[in-house]
Amino acid sequence: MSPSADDYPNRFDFATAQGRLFESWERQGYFHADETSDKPPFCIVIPPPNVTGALHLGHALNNSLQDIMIRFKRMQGFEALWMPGTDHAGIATQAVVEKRLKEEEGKTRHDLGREALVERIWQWKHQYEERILGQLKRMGCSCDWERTRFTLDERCAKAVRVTFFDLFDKDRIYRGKRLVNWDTFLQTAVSDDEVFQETVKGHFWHIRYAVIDALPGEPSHVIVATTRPETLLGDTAVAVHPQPAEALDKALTELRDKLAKAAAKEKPAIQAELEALEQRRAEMLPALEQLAAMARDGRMVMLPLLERPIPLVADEWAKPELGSGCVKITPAHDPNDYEVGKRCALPMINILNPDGTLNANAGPYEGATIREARKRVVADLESADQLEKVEDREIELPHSDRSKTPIEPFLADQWFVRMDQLAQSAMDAVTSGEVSIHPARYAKGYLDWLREKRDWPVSRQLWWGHQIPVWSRAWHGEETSQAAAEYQGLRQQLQGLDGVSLQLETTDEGDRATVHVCVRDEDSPAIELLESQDFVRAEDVLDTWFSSALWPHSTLGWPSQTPELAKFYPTSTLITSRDIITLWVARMVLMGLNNVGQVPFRDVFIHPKILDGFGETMSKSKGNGIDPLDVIDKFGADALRYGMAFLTTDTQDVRMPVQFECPHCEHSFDQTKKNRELPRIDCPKCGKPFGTQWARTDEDRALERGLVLSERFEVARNFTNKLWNAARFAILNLEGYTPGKIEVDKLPLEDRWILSRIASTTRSVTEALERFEFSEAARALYEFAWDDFCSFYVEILKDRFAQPESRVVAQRVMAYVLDTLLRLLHPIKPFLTEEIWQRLAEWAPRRGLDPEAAAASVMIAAWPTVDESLIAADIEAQFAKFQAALGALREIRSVRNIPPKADIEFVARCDRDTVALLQPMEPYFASMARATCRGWGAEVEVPQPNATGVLPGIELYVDLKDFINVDEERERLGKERDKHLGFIKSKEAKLGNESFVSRAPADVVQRERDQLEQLREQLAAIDEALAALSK
RNA sequence: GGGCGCUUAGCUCAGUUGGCUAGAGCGCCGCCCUUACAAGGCGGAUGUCGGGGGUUCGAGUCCCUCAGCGCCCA
Repeated sequence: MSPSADDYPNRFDFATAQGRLFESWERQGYFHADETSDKPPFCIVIPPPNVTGALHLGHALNNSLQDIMIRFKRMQGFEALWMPGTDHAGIATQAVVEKRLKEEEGKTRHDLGREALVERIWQWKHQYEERILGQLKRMGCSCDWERTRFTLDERCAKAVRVTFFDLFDKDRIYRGKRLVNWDTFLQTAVSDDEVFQETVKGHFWHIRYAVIDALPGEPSHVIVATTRPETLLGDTAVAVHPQPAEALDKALTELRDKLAKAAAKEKPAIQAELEALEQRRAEMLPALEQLAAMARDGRMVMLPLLERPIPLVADEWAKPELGSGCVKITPAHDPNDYEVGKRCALPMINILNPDGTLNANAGPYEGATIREARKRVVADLESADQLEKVEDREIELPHSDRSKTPIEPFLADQWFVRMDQLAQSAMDAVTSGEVSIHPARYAKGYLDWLREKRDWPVSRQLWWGHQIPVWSRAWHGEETSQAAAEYQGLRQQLQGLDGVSLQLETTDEGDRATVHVCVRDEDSPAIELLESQDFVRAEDVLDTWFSSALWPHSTLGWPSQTPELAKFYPTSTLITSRDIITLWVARMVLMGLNNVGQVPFRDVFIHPKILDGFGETMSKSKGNGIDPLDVIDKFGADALRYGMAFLTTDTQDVRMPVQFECPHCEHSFDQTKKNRELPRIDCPKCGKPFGTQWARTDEDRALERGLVLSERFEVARNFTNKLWNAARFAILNLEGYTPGKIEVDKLPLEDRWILSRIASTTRSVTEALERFEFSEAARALYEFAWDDFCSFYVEILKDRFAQPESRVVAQRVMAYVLDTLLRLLHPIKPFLTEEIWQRLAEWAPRRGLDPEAAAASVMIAAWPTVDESLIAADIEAQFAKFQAALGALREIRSVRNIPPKADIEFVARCDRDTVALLQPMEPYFASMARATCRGWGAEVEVPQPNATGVLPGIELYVDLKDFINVDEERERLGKERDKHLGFIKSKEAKLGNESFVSRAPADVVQRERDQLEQLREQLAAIDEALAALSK
């Protein structure tokens, strides 16, 4: 039997191969890592994707790189574990489910209740988890699917509870007041990174506050300005600057400096600003000084509407260079005012209910929404004649990213993790080198962030997440003093119970005391005891990052001392994107150190971000996002992966212009900022309409969807196909293959060359992957496979296979090279390489320099090692001469318009060594350039007329008697002459420079001299050829 | 305001410790359906390496400065 082209289509059918091969890997158990293995461990934990939605191209990049690394290490002989899973993503997931509930059923979460809502979210989770894991599998990800985890599953929940308890017990968790970003729609605090700023049109209200018992010469009132007049209900002071003169002078000095440094076009504006400020100083300073004195004197002003006396305080937050110089202070509803409130020991009056309506502290405004309250406050101020004026103004207003509603700063009880020691441990891990971050520049941001050691607010007012395991009871007012006794009593009762820890929290004002009891185990008898004594469990859940921070050890079974944990912790490498270095990476390090006593991983690789053609981040909401499944459908998973590896350089983010593809005619055209927002698009080529992700109407939805793609994957798809066809050629020529030892010394030049090239490619690919240089690895493989293997070696083999005496050895070398190439490519292109591997095994099951049986799958084959003895610079230099000569002949053919099917004859003038080198290549000059050599050596007879190709050490004369055109040849040689003259001139200038010759290293100078001599010889040959033409 | 990147061919990007005439893919031009591959082959054109200054025998590469773009932090 012989290999048949019928079984071998000339395009790689990735669509059918992918599913089949993935299933076979799964069936063989190749994905599973054995914790009892003797092999050294290599472990990656997946950055768990949010179950909020499907994976996008950023995930495709992230996971391609992880799979490349894990397959590489698996082949290198490590027990390789890639731990998969997903993240419950607390607020994000709850928000999408709540939004849908509202849209589809018009209900809020309170209509459903906690249990029912959580049940709904679980359903959502199941649906998206399946989708996400399916996407990963279609990409070819070789995760250990049996171990798939979820941050909210039982094992992770246990880890979370044990961790929380441990930190609570060590007094590293406490409850305290904090001004949070309150989302009044979702009724939860959101973190700073879930807030975006948006400029909206608003007003600036100037309000008069009467001075109480103003002395003669003192103002009767002060004026404060605000964009949020309703907050005055929570005002507890008015602030003025303690030293207005100094502050103004400082501002003036800064402006003068700025003016001196400013560019000419900016000067007038600064000058005007400066003059205004100088005038202000002259006119207002005495009044400001007086106010500062009044504040020092403890004077009071009257809060309008509520008629509450509040103090005038001196604080630097009041800016004498702005407005009236006075500012109202609402500590419970403004971050800056909160700081002032702490500095000046002011009461903090919360006027808001969690739902955004005003509470009892707002007096007559209780129950009103913020909007209504603002209207009424303004109207009441107006009728009381306490409104000085109103200005229009643009305001930077924080909005919740989740609900898109304005954020209200809100003073609330929150649980915090004390960061001082934990942060320090995470800093030490990186500065000591125990954890290395690549590229190294990202370590700076990590360290800067940790250095601030800001306590971590971990509670979220949500229902979806790990509920905080703390039961509390508070004593208020006169009962407050009982709390200490109750605390002691409870401590007695709980004594002897394991996993119970108590804290007593008292307020500064002494008007409230709370006993908190943290219970570690879900089934602890303490819970019943506590609840019988009116202790109530905290409703809040933990920040999602709290559970993700445990991911590297919780997934391995911690707190149980499992064999997995022993084998694979610390894990090896974490691959993630830069936006979560602080939120996630830093927290994993400190939690790993706290819980296990060891860092969670040794290396962190930060990969680039993918932007669209306009430099904007891709997102579904902009319409410029690419679905990895579209790419897989169109180009194949291998192309997706190769494309991702190819663009992963460590210097910068990557732009990827986005195209639409018409589903009717496959015409593709650029996505623009305009057309990416359309629900339907008419194809500019065939004119037929197609739908987009925005299709909403029934009519639009009925249209076929257009794919959203990037042509940047075409390179990768073409490369895949090129390899497929090279392998196709190789395998179709394996008839009669017999395994046998390859004696390298006896091989012809081309075999020695390809062996040298594959050996050095093995070295570069291995080194590149070890250093996370994915692009470099992809590039080295591309260049070897396409430029060396396909363009030269395969072409040469065509002749070798045709000759019975050279066929056997050629087959063996080819089988070896293809085998090695498949292994090197496998991590990046798993499907293609496996498909070819299986086919190669049918005809060449034993192969290699010293043949042995090939592995059953390339996935478990050994990673090639570098055979240094095969790397031969002299062989490569010799082969390069052949390539140059071949190139010169091809160029002459092309430039002189010699018909492609016409044979040509030439002579080569060169020394004896070069003859020995090139003469054996005669068949390849014939097969690759249709050129026959009629003479070799120093004494050849040059045909006339001819076309001359001049190379270092070789002159080629192509017989042109059948293709005569003297003028064309003269013109061509004239250009060559000019080029050589240019080079010679620059070399002469360089070597004529005395300081170059004396100061540059000797080998550099010698190289220049050699090249100059070479160029002069070539010029002489060109001149000779020109002279012959003139005869 | 502080920090980190980036600016190289029409487009997207490489370019090690400074050292041959600055590269690749796509696109473009010419020829070719040559039995692995037209998703291909052969050949070709294309650059003030963002501007300016400096260090050096020598700068895309190192330093300073200006301009523009992006991200992060406040």
